[in-house]
Amino acid sequence: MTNILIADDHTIVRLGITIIIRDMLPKVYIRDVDNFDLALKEMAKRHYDLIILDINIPGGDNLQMIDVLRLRQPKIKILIFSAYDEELYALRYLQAGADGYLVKHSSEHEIKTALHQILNNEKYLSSNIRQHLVNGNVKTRPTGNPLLALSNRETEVMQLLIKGSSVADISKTLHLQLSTVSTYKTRIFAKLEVSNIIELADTVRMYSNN
Amino acid sequence: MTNILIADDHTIVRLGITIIIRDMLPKVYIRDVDNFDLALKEMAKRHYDLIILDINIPGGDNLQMIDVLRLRQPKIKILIFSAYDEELYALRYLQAGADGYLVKHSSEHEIKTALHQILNNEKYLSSNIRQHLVNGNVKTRPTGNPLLALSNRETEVMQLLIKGSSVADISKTLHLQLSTVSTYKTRIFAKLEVSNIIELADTVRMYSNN
DNA sequence: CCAATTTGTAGTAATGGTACTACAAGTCAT
DNA sequence: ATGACTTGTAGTACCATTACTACAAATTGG
Repeated sequence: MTNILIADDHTIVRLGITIIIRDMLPKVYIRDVDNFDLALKEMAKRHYDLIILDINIPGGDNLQMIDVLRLRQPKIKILIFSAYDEELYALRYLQAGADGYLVKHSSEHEIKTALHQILNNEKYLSSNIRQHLVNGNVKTRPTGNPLLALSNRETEVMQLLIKGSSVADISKTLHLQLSTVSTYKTRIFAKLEVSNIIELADTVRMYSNN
Repeated sequence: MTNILIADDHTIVRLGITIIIRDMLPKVYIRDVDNFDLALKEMAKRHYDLIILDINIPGGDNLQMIDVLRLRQPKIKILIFSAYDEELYALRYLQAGADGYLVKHSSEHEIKTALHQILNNEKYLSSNIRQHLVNGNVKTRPTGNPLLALSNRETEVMQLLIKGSSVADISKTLHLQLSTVSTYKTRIFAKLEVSNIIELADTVRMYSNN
């Protein structure tokens, strides 16, 4: 018997996923919850084969969730289901140990493919992401936290940036030329693959324990 | 015969809504689209009684959508279906002419109530919003949520800003001059007493449950 | 209902930020 | 120990954003 847990705060989404699963696999046991704590409680009660997890789930937020889940049930399959751009986040979640990353506008067919593959012990990658990997657009980086790729000076600048400092502020604080700070900023954006301060802040939040 | 159009970019959400409607009203005609232009094209082909509209739909620029829709089909009922905090946005949409505002985490029962009321020519207000109206909370600006001090257009710009859009991006999205967007940005910063995007994002996060 | 304020819109000059380039010193793997 | 990146630093020309100004229409307070 297959047990599936759906964790998403939108009722409609839980309903939609439930329908899709029932349509593919009429006999599975499905439970759905609308926040991360309930997901953990549910996992304490019963073994699950798969959890479908919205990365925006209240009480969860960010990559840490994956470790938390695996700590409870090491063999659970984790399918991330997100409204966020996969190019930005998919690899991070996969590297953190997720089994697949699906965007919410995926077609029904795509969703079924993902579920199918994951339940058959394969990883799921959208063709888009596979393409990226093939093109080497994403250097198969030595796993883990991209924040670690920042040099010391870059890290200092990054910290000021996510506190809202301007390039000019930073240049005064660190006694550097504007152009120097600007270079760091460019390098930080490149290393973390972000293109604006909001994404930078999100990414840093995602990789730092709070 | 009742015709219903669902405009939402998440396949799952369209599917979920479809299921709910079919369950209530087995005989209605339902069409679903994933962006605003397609919604308009669809409306050119056929008369619709109701459109269920995600405010984040690609190609739509927020409040204006309502007028655009009404221009095509003056009698269409408009139900806004949004992931955003209703306290912040519901009234703006209702005042702009929507017939109801539903948040995406509403229960299936609540969704059915909304659909039912609207199809029966009533407006739909969540009990939460009704409460607000009764308490006259709407006008009393000074205390309370500073986000409510933003005008409609300012709110649209604010939302794009906290998603990481640049002034230039926003000017394209909303079809405004750069200088206009810039003026809005300045006014938003002043009203919320922030001085950079990070503070803006923090403030907005702090005052919305979303 | 009239005056004051807010809102929606935009131009223009000035300021701030980025892209691209550069280079010496440091580190690393072979 | 040598060639290949990385790091720390900066100049400059160009692109993006802001400050300030403006004004008509809508809204609001009294």
